[in-house]
Amino acid sequence: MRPPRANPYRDAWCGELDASRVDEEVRVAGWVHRRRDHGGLIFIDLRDRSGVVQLVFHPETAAEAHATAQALRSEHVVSARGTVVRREAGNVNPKLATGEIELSVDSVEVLATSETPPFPVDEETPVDELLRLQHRVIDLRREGMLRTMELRHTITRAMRDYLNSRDFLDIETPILTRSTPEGARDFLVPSRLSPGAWYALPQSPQLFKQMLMMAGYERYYQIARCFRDEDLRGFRQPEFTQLDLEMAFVEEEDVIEVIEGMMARVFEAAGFAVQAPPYPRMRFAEAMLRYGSDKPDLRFGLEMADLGDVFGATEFGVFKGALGGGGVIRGLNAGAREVPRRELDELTEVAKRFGAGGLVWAFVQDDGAWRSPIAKFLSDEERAGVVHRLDASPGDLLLIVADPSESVAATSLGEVRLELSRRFGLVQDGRHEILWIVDPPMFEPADRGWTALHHPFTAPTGDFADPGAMSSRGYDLVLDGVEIGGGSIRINTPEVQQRVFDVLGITAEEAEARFGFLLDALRYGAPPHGGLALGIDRIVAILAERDSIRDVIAFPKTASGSDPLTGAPAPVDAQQLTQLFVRNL
RNA sequence: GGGGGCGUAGCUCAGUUGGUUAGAGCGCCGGCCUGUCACGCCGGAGGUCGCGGGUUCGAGUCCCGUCGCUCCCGCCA
Repeated sequence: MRPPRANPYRDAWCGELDASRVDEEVRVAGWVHRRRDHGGLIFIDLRDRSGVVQLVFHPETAAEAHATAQALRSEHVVSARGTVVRREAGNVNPKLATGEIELSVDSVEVLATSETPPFPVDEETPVDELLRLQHRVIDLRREGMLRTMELRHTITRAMRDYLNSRDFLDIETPILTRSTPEGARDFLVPSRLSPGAWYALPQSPQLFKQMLMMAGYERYYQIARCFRDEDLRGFRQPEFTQLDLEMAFVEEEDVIEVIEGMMARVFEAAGFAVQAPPYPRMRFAEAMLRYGSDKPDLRFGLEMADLGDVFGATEFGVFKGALGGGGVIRGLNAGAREVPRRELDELTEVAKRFGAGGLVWAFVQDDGAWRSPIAKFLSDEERAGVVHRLDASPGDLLLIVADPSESVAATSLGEVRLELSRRFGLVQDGRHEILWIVDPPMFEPADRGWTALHHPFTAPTGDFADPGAMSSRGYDLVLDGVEIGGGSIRINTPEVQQRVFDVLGITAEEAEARFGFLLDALRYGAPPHGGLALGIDRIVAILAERDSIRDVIAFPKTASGSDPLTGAPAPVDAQQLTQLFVRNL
């Protein structure tokens, strides 16, 4: 960092003073981090964005400054002038980056005082998150938050630098736009000039970036705020940030190549060790079969296998019922682990939480017999078949889920797999795994008819006569079991677009009413195009090793969608509502 | 919409089977202290036990309701 020139408050940064500056007279400015008053000598740790330096106040040589220092308290803001002094050998503080030197202060000016902060500006003290958000200004002073915000900037800068160098244009799209009720609930904004009509905040710039491609802008990106009025989670906020990009005259390989090149830069800039491109790709169906997830965590094994054929003729009612209902039986080998009954029950609860009727457990014993509640219902051949399929040895714990729904069986056992990794610490420190999930289904069954797995503008492949068997030209990027981005090649003809709407049960009239502007653009020469959106908050959270994206957003919202800092959302004046033609309940 | 956890001093927490005046550490205030760096020593102040109601001779503790925070399911094309 470069100190400001001819600045009235400082000409050096606290954290950058070192032995090369000894004997120089400098001015520093910042916040009182800590005060150690020895009656005679007073030490002040002064903090600015760059770090901390120790100020020393000598009563004999700088009586006035020393007197001022006596009144300094935590978080007072001061500007101090003094001489950089090398510390004697015994006084060096190896824990401090500037610990070789200190500033012997000649004069100090108090720029602002501070009330006693509600919590200390340090990393040691655990602080309730609500209190942190209420006093976010103080929370943001803490080094961990500062470093995280710096990391966030490092990441977005690397993204921008890379895309700028590859001829992308950064173009802004509207925040006040039209509700196109399809996916998530919209945030709505009433219009004063059009009484009774509403804007919606964008869930993503999807349609606008497609229209930019149709307009011939070829390569677009934007670090875009997106809004979805759904319930929150640790990795979900009502407003969040995506790197949104789109390219014309491309197919899957072109988009993937750009993203891989960019992510390699991001990981390098962040000092994050993940494999170099090209990233592995896994078909959606394979991910569901082997890992029970469309965002598999490959940092550990415990792969699943299908056991349906093993139990093709089973007499065990639960398995028979699942297979008879068109469902599946999936199992995994948890390895040789002593898992007490109580924990097996807890694993069963995990499976049930995700829809499974239960979880079958079995310990393989030395004689090949099973210790399992269902052992007596299975034939020798069935047990041998499972042992063979799961490559099991005596002592191994086998876990099996059967369900009439393939996705329930897969995902519930997949969640058990993740729970096992948490309980047994199966992820090695510092290990990271990134991959693409490709060839996803285009449609999935809904209450009535079909819904689009990704979104209805994704280009489909396959036969419209059998929507359930169609794939889409989509690709998701998965890092350590978290979906960090997704995209697709888009539909670029009105005919195909309408056929997708047909499957979704959207008539031409409805489509015209909702998406007429997009369909219109499609009729005037839309190039083949595709793109992707990356979740910036999630990427930063993973790279910063934070459990919640609240920790990587400067001013986030709580789980109930409120902002304890500003009090938003808050009531407004009756007059404001009147102007907007909105009535309060 | 549903389920779990939490709420006690400025902060982080303890508080037994319902029983005297609700405690600790840190912080804060005062005093002492010239090489500390999470300075040290001595002393002090500081409480609507989230809020409301109930049971009881008596409630931080039990019950009901409510508010807030949090995690999970649903939801999130």
